[in-house]
Amino acid sequence: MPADALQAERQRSGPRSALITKLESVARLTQEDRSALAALGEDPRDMGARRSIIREGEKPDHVHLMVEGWAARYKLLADGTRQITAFLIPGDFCDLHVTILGAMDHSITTLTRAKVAYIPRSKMDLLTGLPGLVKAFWWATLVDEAVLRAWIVNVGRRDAYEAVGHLICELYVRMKNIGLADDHCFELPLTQEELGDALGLTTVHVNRVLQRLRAENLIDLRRGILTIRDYRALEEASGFNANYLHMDRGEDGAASADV
Amino acid sequence: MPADALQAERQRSGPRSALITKLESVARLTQEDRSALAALGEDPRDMGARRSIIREGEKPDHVHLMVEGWAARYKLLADGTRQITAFLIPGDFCDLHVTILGAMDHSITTLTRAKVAYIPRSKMDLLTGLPGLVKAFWWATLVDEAVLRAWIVNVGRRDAYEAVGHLICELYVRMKNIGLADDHCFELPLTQEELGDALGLTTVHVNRVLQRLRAENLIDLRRGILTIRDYRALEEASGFNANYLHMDRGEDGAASADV
DNA sequence: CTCTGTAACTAACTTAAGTTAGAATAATGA
DNA sequence: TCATTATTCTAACTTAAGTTAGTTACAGAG
Repeated sequence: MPADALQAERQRSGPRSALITKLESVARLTQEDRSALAALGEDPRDMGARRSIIREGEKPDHVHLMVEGWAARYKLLADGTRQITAFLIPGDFCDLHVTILGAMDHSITTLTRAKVAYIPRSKMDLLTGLPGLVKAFWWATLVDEAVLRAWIVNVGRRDAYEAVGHLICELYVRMKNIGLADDHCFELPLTQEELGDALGLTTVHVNRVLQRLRAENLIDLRRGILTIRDYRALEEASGFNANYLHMDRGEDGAASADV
Repeated sequence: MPADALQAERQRSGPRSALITKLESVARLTQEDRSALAALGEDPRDMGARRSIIREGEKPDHVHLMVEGWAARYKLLADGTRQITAFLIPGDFCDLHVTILGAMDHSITTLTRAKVAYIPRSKMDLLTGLPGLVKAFWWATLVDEAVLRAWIVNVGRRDAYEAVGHLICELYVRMKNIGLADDHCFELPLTQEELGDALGLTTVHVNRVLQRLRAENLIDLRRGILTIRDYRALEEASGFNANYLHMDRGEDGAASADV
């Protein structure tokens, strides 16, 4: 875990793409891997907040990569309610490998202004020649799956207070992992309605819970800036354990992400 | 969709493994693919009900394949409650590709007596030479992911009545797809407690809901045999749509699984 | 600097689902 | 076969979260 070295390298080469930072934390990439990844994020499309990236039923022939900003994966029910099943932040693929399935079974929308790379399938296919990347993409897919499982636990078995705390911990760790959080502070541009749609709660109840988290001095959330006042306590209160994010190299004795 | 031909072939070659049946429904497999798959399921281990297949924290070097019986993927919370995040039926891999991640972040247990194949990693690696299988395994992984998303919607945004109905529809379609359901009837060896752990409900409430589904003549459930009395109505009542199971070949105009 | 729309916040009341506790039925095993 | 244990089913009561209907506070547009 050569944190200093990483830091130094980052300063030398300028801000690294979130995707590279994310995959680098878990896989050893060659220079070739890195430049291939950098190429993926080139020429992202600028999008406004709340714009559709893909809709249920479509058959995209592009892969979408979040370069900047936030997006959400969601399903709409017949009665108009929405369930968000994932928050996408920089470095996340929206739909890696969708083309294997037929049509999209859910939709994706930006939440904030965002930069999204539209990568033609052909360009993705070229990467199959880089075994390091193939493995790294598998890793990303499996972590996405693990996050979905944790989400189910959150919604199914935790009360609202725990669930909100847990989600905040997860987002913090993920943001930190791509260099977008420091000192327990990061941009959280989600409305209370969006948080509710993610956790199966109403805005009213999300508000109650946030008030309580503030009153207990666990968090501070103002104008989209979230600060975790007492990370240990929040982790404890929400039963959070970062193991499912698998942010280590899977080697024995590997250092885990320090929070 | 040459249903008759399939039927005929099945009679000729005896009962096909659930895995082959499942993948065949969605990918075109060569004879070589098929015999490689058949080899995976050879020599399964006989297991009793409620036996651990893998536990959280372990680093398995085998891939587990369900050959017969039911299993569940679950997470245990600090207060002892359990959230089931998947039901595994014949033809399902328990942990395809786990070795890419480090340790397991959840546990898997049999629910009934079962036959589980323990496939050494080396044997799995040999399959990378068969592109048809690689793609079929990707398909299976992506469908697992889609099932997780549907599960979140179920727990987050549907009430108990809808959620139970939805789960029943899903299990029916999956069982039918591997040839273990006919005429809207299949073995459902889950206790009400297990159903509750899957949907984030108490046994008391699961019981109430099942009573209602029976009273409305939507289902019949006795001694682990479930019959869907009115599939259309159940689908309607629970907002079920099988699209997320992606049981077609992804080609235009492909027939979807008829229910 | 005011207008306007979105988001945050409150309060009072309702309800779906949880809790506790126990009876009635199956299974299972000695 | 009986005893034991697991599972299903009920009833009475409690509570976390939903609903409805607002008010307040911003932030951005003009």
